Amino acid sequence: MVRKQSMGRQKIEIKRIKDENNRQVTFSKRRSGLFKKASELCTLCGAETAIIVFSPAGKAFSFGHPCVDTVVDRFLTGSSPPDDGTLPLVEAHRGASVRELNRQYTEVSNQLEAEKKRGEALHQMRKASQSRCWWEAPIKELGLNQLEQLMLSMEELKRNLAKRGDELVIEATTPPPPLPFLAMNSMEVAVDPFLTKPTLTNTSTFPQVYGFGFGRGLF
Amino acid sequence: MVRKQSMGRQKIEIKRIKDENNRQVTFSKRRSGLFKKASELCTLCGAETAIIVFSPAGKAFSFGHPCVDTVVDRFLTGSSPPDDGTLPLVEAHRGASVRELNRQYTEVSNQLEAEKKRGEALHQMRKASQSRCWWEAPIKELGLNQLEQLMLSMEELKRNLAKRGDELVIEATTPPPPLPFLAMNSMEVAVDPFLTKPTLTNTSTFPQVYGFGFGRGLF
DNA sequence: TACTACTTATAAG
DNA sequence: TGTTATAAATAGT
Repeated sequence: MVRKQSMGRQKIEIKRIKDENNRQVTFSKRRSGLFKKASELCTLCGAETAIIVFSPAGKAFSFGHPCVDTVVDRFLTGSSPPDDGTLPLVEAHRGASVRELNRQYTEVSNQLEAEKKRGEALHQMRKASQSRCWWEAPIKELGLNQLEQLMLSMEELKRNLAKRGDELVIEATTPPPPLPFLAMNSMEVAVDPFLTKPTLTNTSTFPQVYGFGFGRGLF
Repeated sequence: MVRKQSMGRQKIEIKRIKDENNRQVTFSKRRSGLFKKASELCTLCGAETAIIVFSPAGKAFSFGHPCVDTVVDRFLTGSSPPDDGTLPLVEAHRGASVRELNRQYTEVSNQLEAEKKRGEALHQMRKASQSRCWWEAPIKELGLNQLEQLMLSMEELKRNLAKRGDELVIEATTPPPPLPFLAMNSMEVAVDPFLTKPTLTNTSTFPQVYGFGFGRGLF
């Protein structure tokens, strides 16, 4: 009588397998079995299934029908209570959906883009505005040419101011005509002495900050 | 000889079960079996597992150890390829991870906040700057008092300009001392009250995406 | 749901 | 990996 080739399948206790090698083998076999069962369940019953398994080593395995993403997303998205309460193993997902999160992200991302643009525009505006207000710049940084121009502009500005002063005095006694001061609007340009390029060779180390000819400040 | 009580288990083809009732019964039985197998796999091998199953009726069932969201999240977060390629049904998740998406959302959200604040600051700055640069306003809109102020400022500015002009002439002949013109810095009027960045107290109120607290799937 | 006879999964080698 | 004996799952009742 030949001795049995194998003890056959032995009953095992469902508890952590101590032997690492045995555990790894069992993991592989049972994972395959699990995925096969899942596959059969899907085929037989038309179910949709996703399985994610992390090996003790931390490696991820997954099964999905039609695919993991689809099922997981549907699960995360769904708001219906999937738990019938009969099985403690069955649990419902009631949290927020990935799709919704995605949507929110896109929305906020777009907003950020817009804000960045706005901020940049304002920033440029400010720079331009600052540059235009050459009088705000430290005078000591100005070169001789610029100073000369500036002086000329100042003189003109002062003349205009004086003129305006006179007009105001007149206004105080007589009602103002509809638009008598249109010519004064030239003052709105804030006469920039550097708009006209200096004829002299400006070889000074004057920073280019004031060199641009910003037409209108902004807007 | 007694007739067999039952035909016993019969082999079945793995294809969709036509009979709806039978399909439902099979679904329940096999789903239980699947979850049990998963449970054993976790216990025996120390694996982490999540299973999501949608019944043909669209009802969701899930198993998870330690819990579904933990495993799913870990899976979605991980960048490693989980697919070993042995099963066509096994698919790797290649989409964005929830955690990463979450993180990005928070980041972008914070940035948006910051940008909004920055934009607002710039906006305020601009308004302030505009009102501060009274010389940019049309002179005809100035009142008498303002004109007087303006005149005074102009005088001072002019004096400064002249001074600077003298200094430049001197500079042209003698090497400039280290910092002789500090007093001139008073002309750097452009004191920007908004240059100090607003401290962003952005404790993001981002909603906790995974709000469900099903403790542990089982065990 | 529970049973039973069978198929299937798998522990051990 | 493949084999075998047995445990476990399950189709049909």
